[in-house]
Amino acid sequence: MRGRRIEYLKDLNPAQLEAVRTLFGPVLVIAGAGSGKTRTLVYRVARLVEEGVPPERILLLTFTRKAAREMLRRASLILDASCERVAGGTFHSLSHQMLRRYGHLLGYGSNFTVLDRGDAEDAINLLRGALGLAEKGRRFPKKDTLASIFSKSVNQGRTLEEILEKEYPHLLEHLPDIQRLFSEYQRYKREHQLMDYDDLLLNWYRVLLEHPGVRREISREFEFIMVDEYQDTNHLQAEIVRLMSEGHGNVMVVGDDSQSIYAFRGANFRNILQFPRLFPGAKIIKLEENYRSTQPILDLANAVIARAREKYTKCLFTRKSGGRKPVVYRARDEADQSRFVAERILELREEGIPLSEMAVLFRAAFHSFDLELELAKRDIPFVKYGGLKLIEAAHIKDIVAHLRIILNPYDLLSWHRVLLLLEGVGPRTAEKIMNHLRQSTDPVETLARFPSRPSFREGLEALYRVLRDLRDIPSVEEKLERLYRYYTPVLERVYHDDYPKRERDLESLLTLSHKYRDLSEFLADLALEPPESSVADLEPENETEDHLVLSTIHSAKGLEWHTVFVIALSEGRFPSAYAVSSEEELEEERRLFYVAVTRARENLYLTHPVTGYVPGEGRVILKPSRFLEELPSHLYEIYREPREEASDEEVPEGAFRPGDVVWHPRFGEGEIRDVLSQDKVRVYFLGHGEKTLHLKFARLERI
DNA sequence: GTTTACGCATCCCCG
DNA sequence: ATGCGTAAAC
Repeated sequence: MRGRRIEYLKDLNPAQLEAVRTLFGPVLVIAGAGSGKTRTLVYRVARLVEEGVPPERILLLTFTRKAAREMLRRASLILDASCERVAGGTFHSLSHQMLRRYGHLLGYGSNFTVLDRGDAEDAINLLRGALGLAEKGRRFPKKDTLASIFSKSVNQGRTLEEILEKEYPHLLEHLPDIQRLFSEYQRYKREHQLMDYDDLLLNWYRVLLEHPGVRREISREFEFIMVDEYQDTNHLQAEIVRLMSEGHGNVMVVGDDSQSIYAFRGANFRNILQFPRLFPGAKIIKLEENYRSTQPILDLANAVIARAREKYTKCLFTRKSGGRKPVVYRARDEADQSRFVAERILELREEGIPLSEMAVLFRAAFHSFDLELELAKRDIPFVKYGGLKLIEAAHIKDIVAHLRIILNPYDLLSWHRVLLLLEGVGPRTAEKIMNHLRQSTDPVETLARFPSRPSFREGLEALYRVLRDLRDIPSVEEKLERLYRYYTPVLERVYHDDYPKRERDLESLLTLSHKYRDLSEFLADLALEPPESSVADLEPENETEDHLVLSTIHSAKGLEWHTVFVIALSEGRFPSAYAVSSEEELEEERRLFYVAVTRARENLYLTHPVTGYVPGEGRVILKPSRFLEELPSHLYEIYREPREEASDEEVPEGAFRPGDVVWHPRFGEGEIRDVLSQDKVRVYFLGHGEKTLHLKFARLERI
């Protein structure tokens, strides 16, 4: 018996209701930003359970595991706790789980190691050197480029040649070597029981494809499949869904093509449009009513996406009336931008808006560096999402490498890392040692018998002792404590400049390990669900404190706040300088901007600094983002400082003000620094420095 | 022959 | 702040 009845009619609009009530067959839900997409999924989970479907027969695939947990928590609030038993996670975590169960069908043991992006790059780099492709003067692509090429090839199901032709034509001359390196990389991973993120998807797909029996089992295990954020899935993931649901076809996917922002990772928003072809007879439901933002914010959002080259389907509307127009602020520089944001935040807090209802969003993690200093200075607490992860820090990778060896003693990648930490051991010696290890039946024991030179004998013996001990310690936490006793002196020697800071990260890792009883689970989670690097994020006492959110736009997907600031809206920052070469990339930047502005419920601030530092070029003039320039001016208002407003009337119409960007026939682009008198201004020009100009003579134009 | 120290460029988004 | 290439030191 259920505690309460769900009032579907009261809680849902007709389109949402239809999605919730359609339980069988394939369904595509096109859900605009803020249209109650999550609500719809939550109610549908509850509905299925209410109808008597056992929760563990339902599979909810989301973009992050946190999102899945949150949805299931909400479902359990409207129905009952059994909803928590629904299977939920990301494609990668599901594939990982399934490969632990079925990987033997492809010749994998159950203790394979999951490589994160950094590990994959390290492996590629190692092989790149081994194949003699690293010699200088060859201009062979670097490991991160290679990793991207390989990953796209796997995720999009296209050959390396196709990827190179389309996206890296300048590397086509290296095609044979890249192909050789790729197959070498695949062989290496298989030989050492390693899987990177792409292998997780690819291998699970292969199991499904090659084993009809597994497909039948899976279709029985998961009778209903739901996929959130479908616009950010790729071809391989779509195929996985198709094969998993072959026995029943009960698949609901939810997405918004306008919010597709992961093409750089191989996602393809056309997946949404191809869904009806992949799943014949699919019902299509559109959610177009927005419950989140005020009309002025929606008007701006609609204007942003109206300029998209390929757009489908929907136009958002709201019944919310009133609301302030979005505000644009042109800052003199980053410091001015930070000051502006901090001041508005303090004002809003005075008005009673909690900090947790405000967020600052940006394109790239480093765009908020200056703001972070300003917030710290003013004692405004914040949490930052996106950017460097704990797991990406060198010292954390060191620890993880030791633990991986315990689990998979043939993980030579980890051995390499661990051996290089020994004093007196460099690449050559490490390689010699590894040659012994790879032929051994028990690499750890072999280590004890390696004929070491006196220079590193002691280190090698200490390493042997710690690895031997670690194997016998059952608890994850105690393993870490033993390992730290060994590693702390190493840390102090290798990172002598800043080891105290790094020691705090080790503490965080220890805290994280508390909830794990199984080492392999702990390591897999570290790779599949990397925790944020911020120490504050991990400390329980900070969880209750009211704090502001700083986030990359990618990490802000699916979230909303009362007030949103989008900063660094300058050309080269947003759109990113890396993304302006092709129209497709630019379109993705535009969708990213759309995602950013649709996070706001009541207030939206858009700021752009007119000068900034560019590495290698120093301080330069930054043009406002084309996404701002394209906006019809009636959709926003320009922010004016109150004191400037007072002096406004004395300044003649069209007069220059500090911060104006101008054009001079000889000096080019410049920025007004000071208005000295009615016809005399001081201007900073790129490459020419500061000049004082008489307006009677100089032909300055505002740009 | 190897390791290590140091200076230099580079730095977007992510499971 | 990390990752590289080169030069000095063991």
